Amino acid sequence: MRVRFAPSPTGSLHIGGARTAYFNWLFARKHQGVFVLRIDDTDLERSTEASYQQILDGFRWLGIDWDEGPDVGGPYGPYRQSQRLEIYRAQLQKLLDEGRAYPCFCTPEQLAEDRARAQQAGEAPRYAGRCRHLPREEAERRIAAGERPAYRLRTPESGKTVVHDLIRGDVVFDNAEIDDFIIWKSDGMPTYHFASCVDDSLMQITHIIRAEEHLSNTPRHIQLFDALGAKVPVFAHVPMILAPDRSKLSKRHGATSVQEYRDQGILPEALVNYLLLLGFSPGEDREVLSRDEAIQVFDLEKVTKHAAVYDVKKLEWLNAHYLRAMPPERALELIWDTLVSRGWVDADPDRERLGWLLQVVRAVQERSRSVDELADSMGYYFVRPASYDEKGVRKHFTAQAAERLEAAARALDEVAPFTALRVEAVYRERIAAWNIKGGELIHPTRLALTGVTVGPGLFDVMALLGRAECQARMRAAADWIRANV
RNA sequence: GGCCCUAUCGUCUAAUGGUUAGGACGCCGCCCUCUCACGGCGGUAAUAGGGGUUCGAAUCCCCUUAGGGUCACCA
Repeated sequence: MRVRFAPSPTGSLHIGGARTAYFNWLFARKHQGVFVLRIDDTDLERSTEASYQQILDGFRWLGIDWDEGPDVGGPYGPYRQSQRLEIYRAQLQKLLDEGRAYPCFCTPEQLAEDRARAQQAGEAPRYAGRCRHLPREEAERRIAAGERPAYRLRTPESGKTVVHDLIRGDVVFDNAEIDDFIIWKSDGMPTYHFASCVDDSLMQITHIIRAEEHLSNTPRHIQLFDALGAKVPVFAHVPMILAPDRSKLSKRHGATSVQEYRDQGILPEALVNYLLLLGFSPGEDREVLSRDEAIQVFDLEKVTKHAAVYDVKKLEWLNAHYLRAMPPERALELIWDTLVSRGWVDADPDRERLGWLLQVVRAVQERSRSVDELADSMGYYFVRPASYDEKGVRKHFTAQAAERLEAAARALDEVAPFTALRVEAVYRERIAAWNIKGGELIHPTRLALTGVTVGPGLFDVMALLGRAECQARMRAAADWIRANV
C-alpha cells in the first residue's frame, strides 16, 4: 500500500493538513505501506522555499517521517512537482494524441461571461464546450499563429462516476455534472488536478487519503485516471476541522499552524494525540495514545463522517498530561534555551547545579500545562520576587506575619541539615508554640519566598532555595510589610 | 443556484434495531491538603424537527431545517 501527502508550500503547516498527513502516516505504518511526501509547488507565484522548510520541520517535530520525498528521494522521484514538468508535458501530449484532451482558446474574459450568464439563468456554471469540436487543423493553425491555448479533458456526457470511499461508502456523481475542465494552463503549467493525478498514478499511489473538500473534485480525478490509463486508487475523505463557531478554521481563530503550537509550549505528542481524536475514536473509551498505540488501533473505516470542532481545552489537558509524565531531564532540555536566555542558568552548569535544576523542574512540572508555563513558573527559584501577589498580601501579610516571618527566619538557623523534612519539623514546632494554624505561618512564608500564593509544597521550595536565601527573602518581606501595610 | 457530504451532551466521541443513551474535555460540588496542581468520588448536559417501516428506531427510508464542501487558466 502506498499513500501520500502533497502540501503546497504556500504557508505554514496547518493543523488540518497535519491531521490528514498523520492519518496517511498511521495508515501506512499500520499496513507496512509506504508514506510519500510530495511537494505540490506548481504555483510558482505563491510557493516559497521558507514554507517548504517550515512544512518539513513541522513534520519532523511531530514525529511524522516519510519513506519517499524531496529530501530523501525514492524510486518515483523527483518529489517536487516543479521538477516534474517534462513528465506532465509528456502525459498531456499522450492525452492529446489519443483525443482525450483538446486545446481551448477561450479567453478568461469569455469564460467569466459564460459563467455570469449561466448564473443569471439559474444554470450550473459549466464550460459551454465552445472549443470541444474545433477541427485539428484550425487548432494547429492558431497555435502556429502564436495563440497559447489552455487544454481541457474531454469528459463523458452521460453515465455515472462512482467514488469508492472508505469512510463514506460509494458516492455517485452524474457525468453530466462534470464539464470539460482545464488540465493545462495557457501559461504552460499543469493544473493541480492534472499534476496530482499524473503523480498519483506514476507514483503507484493505492490509497488517497485527503480532506473532504476534495470529495466533489474526485469524479474529475477519476475521469483523469481513466484517461491516463491508470488504475483508480481507493479514496478516503476525512472530515474537516472547524473553528468553535463552526466556520472554517482561520487566523482569526488563533493558532492554526503547528509551529504556533510549538511556540506556545505544546508538546508534539500531545498535538498528535489530540489530532487523532478529532474524527476518530480508538474505542474502549481510550483517549491517551502514543504514536505506536495509535498505529495499532487506527482504522480508516472508523473515521467519522462529520466535521469536528477544534477545542483547545482538550489539547491543553492532553499537553498537561504528557508534560507531567515526562522525565524531568527532557522537560529541562525543552526549557533550557529559555532559562539561559533569561539569565537564570549558566550555559554550562556543573553536576551539582544540574541536579538541583532537575529537582526544581520536578517540583513545578506537574503544575504546568505547557512548556512555556513550566519555564515561567520557575522564576522565583532564580530571582527574588519583584512584587507580591495583591490578593495574597491582603490575606497573608498582616503585622503579625512580619514578626512571625522574622522569628521563623531566625529559627531556620537551627535546621540541620537544611532538608524539607527538617524545615517542616522546625516549622511545626513554631506553629505549635505560637498556637496558630499551620496556614498562618506557611502562607505568609510562601508569599515571602515566591511572591505568589500557589506552587509546590512550601518545605520543598524552602529546601530548594536554601537557608540563606530563605532567610533573606523572609526578612525582606517583613521589612516590606512594615513599610507598606 | 446545481451537485455532493454531514447532523448524539457546550466540545471530541461511543452505542452498526432492544442500553437507566456510555466515556473524555469543560463546568459545578465533595474528599485529599500548607496553597496550587495531581488524584479520588459525585453532579450538570445530547439523539435537530416531522413523517413513515417495525412488536421495538439514535440506529433503516422520505421530507424539512441547519451546517459544510464543490462548481477557477488556486491548490
